[in-house]
Amino acid sequence: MVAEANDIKLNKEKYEKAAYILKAVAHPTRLAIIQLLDIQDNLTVNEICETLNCEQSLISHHLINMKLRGILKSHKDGLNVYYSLKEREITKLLSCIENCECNM
Amino acid sequence: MVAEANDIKLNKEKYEKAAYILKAVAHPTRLAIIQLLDIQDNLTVNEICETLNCEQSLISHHLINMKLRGILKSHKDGLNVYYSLKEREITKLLSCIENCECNM
DNA sequence: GCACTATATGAAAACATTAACATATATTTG
DNA sequence: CAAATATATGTTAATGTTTTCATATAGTGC
Repeated sequence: MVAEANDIKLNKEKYEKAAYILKAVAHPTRLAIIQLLDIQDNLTVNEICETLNCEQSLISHHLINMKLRGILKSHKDGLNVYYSLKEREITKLLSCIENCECNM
Repeated sequence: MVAEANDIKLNKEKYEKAAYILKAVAHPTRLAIIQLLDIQDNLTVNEICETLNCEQSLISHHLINMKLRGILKSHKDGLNVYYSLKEREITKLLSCIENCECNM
């Protein structure tokens, strides 16, 4: 076994963190939210709900989840809360998957 | 709303497929398997178990799962089954996540 | 064919995520 | 301050994933 392969198990924490972020992205609705915010930054919860045709509290849960994981950020203005991508890098995951010839 | 944003909901199937692949990757052990096979192609189930210090049947479930989703391929030689990456592209997901400043 | 090894399979238990619903909170406006 | 609106929160039910364990299958060498 090469030296590098031995190190794999030592990176346990690294894989746990990466899986934690990937899990936040690995959901159709959350992927749609990410793509939507990539096209049009700074949308309110309602705008996202309407565009994705999805219930408010469900979208809210998804948004808060992604914010917690550092993928999104938000700011409040009056009644509205505007969400946007905190990590634009994250959109590359989608293109990466699209370039992939696995069972898509 | 810009035209593109309207298309988002039409891509439902695209997001479902992408999420399906991302889910297969979003697990610490499966990430470790992918990285291991990136470093050292064509490993037996046992070699993977030993390197990752993980039970045989659990690794087998993970491998079969990833094979099913087109991420891995395998060939049998005698008693051994050798697994390798079918989609090297998939390793880019990890580097993508690593470049990301989200809560890793 | 028997013992051995490597891998796969199946089912159940343990655990985690998602969706749905009801309701709370905060802000604005009249 | 009451009504209306936007968003968040909490709880539960439904669903899905992961782990474990027991066992099956398939190949090798005697």
